[in-house]
Amino acid sequence: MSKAKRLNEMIMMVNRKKRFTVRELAQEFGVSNRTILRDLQELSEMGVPLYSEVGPHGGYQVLNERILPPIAFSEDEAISIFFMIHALRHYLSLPFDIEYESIKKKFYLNLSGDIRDVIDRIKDRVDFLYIKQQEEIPFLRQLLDAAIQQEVIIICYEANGKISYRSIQPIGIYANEGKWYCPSYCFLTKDYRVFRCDRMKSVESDENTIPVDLSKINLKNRFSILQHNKETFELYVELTNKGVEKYQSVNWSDIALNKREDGTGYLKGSILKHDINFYSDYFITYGRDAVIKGPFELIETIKEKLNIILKQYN
Amino acid sequence: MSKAKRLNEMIMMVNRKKRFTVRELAQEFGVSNRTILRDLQELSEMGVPLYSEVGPHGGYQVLNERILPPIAFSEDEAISIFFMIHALRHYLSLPFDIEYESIKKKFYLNLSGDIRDVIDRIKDRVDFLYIKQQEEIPFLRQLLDAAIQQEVIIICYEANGKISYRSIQPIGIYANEGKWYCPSYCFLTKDYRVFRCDRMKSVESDENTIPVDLSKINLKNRFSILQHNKETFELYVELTNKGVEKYQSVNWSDIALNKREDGTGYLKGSILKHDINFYSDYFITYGRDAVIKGPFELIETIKEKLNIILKQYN
DNA sequence: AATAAATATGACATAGTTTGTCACTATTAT
DNA sequence: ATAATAGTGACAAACTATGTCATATTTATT
Repeated sequence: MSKAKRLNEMIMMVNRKKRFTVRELAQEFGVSNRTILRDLQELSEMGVPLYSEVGPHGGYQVLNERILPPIAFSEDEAISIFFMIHALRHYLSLPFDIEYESIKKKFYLNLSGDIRDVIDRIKDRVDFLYIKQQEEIPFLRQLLDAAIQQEVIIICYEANGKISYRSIQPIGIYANEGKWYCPSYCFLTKDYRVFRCDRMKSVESDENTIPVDLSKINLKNRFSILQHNKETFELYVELTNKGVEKYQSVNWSDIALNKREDGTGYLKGSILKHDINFYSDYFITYGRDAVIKGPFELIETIKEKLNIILKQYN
Repeated sequence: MSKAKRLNEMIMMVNRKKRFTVRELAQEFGVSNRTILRDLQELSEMGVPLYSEVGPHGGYQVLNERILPPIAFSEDEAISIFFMIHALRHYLSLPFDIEYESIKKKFYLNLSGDIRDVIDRIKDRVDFLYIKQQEEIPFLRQLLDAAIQQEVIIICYEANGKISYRSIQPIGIYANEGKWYCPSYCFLTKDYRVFRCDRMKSVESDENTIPVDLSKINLKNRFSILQHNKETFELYVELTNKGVEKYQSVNWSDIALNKREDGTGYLKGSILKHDINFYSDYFITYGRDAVIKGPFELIETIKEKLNIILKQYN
């Protein structure tokens, strides 16, 4: 095997192993210790963050960093990745421990000069607006880990001014409109609930509660599996052209849009009783572009809300 | 210079030059033609997409692909980039010519096996929800290019059921809530306007109109530069705790939020007369969590809209 | 204090690779 | 036809990589 290939494979191998001795590598590659030592020095010079300890139980270690092998991206692909990283800068918190600026810089600096010029020219001409996240959420990683490992945690949760402690078992986490949510099994209410991560004041691991079996449930399938035997209403909404256009941008899975020839349309589907409040707020934003035909309860809630607002101005 | 280093530099150089002859490279690197030929063959085998043409004016060319040099990312950084690419899959259209799946796959396949395992475990447990884009927009790249090059274009634009042709000079493009917008100087109305890209039916270059000087204006500074001498109103809105929380997620630059000790607050700022419609819709979504104190016109618009909706149900 | 397990470095002969040169072929625009 | 370009093969010379051996250094364990 040529030196170049060996070095390449060595990068992968040390990335994978994280901890190894010179002798191990020498045996695996079938070369002498001396050669491995020389190779490791070259890798160091190439920027692989190696560090070594002498003595028994010593050996080499790779620090946290990983070297990606060279990847062939097209010009547009490289630029897109740069802007994707840039676009997500508004997420103050992510369940990963990263610094946007450092990622962006690394990527930018590794592109060749002329592509950097292209990026510089585009930078002030394209933007992705997002709703800003208001505060940092320190527990995201803990919640994600609990979801992956199927562990139970105790959270201190603040809702409607009341603080409660409850044991929950997270299914996953998701971000929507600048907020992070954590759908979970709640041992207090013995039911599935969605918690807002920014309302959690503390997260501790709960050793005493035995996890329930959620291994088949994840973010994608949780609706179909969990929404049995809950009280639902039949929804029926008439939409104008504008209303149709507006609904298309959300297009929820249990509310079907039916379009007519002339561009108008109507919605049919089932909604949970529990969510009446949400849907009333939502359809108010349609103004005259949505007319609720049913359920009766939804219409009443909307009328009530509108009257309350109107009263503010009389 | 060692062969390995030369090959590395050669990757950069051919990425940058795109087009070159054997002789050029031989001179630049100070080696013989024969060596360069052998090197280029190796680059080919390494995956650099080279192709050559013989004869006068022939030479080598690199196809669209670019080889990134190996980059050191930390484990969390590599995972984050993967999920960033994943998160933006909802953008049906981008001003770049890319295939998400192919980018994602390339990136994924170049990570080492154990990190792929981490991604696989996380994949069903984290999600980013976005408003879906309804349709593909074929003109984004053209609009972006016009903004960069300061060129005038003729668009066929559909608004309120009417179709108009107008010459515009784009300042840039931005995405918001699943839609793309193009703020531009409009030669028809002789004013700055924001166009929705999905309402453009065609985009042609306009050779006859002389561009105006927008070189100092870009997406970030356009508000402060362009909003002189327009008719504005003074806005004053009282907010409940919930209202404060809600406003924080948008926090527009010309409407200031003032918080009180008890968590409530109020908004002060100026709004364009032209935007009354937008703000009335917006503050209706606050329900009882926002009470408009002024301007009078905004209050009247809101009352009117609410009454129209209420009338639908009586 | 001794030992063993590890890294670290230098010198040198040998094995292996890379390079330049030269002679030649093939293709294509002018 | 001619000139400019890529492409191939053979071989000696120049250079690089490797293994071996000797030796130093550090450190956990006994």
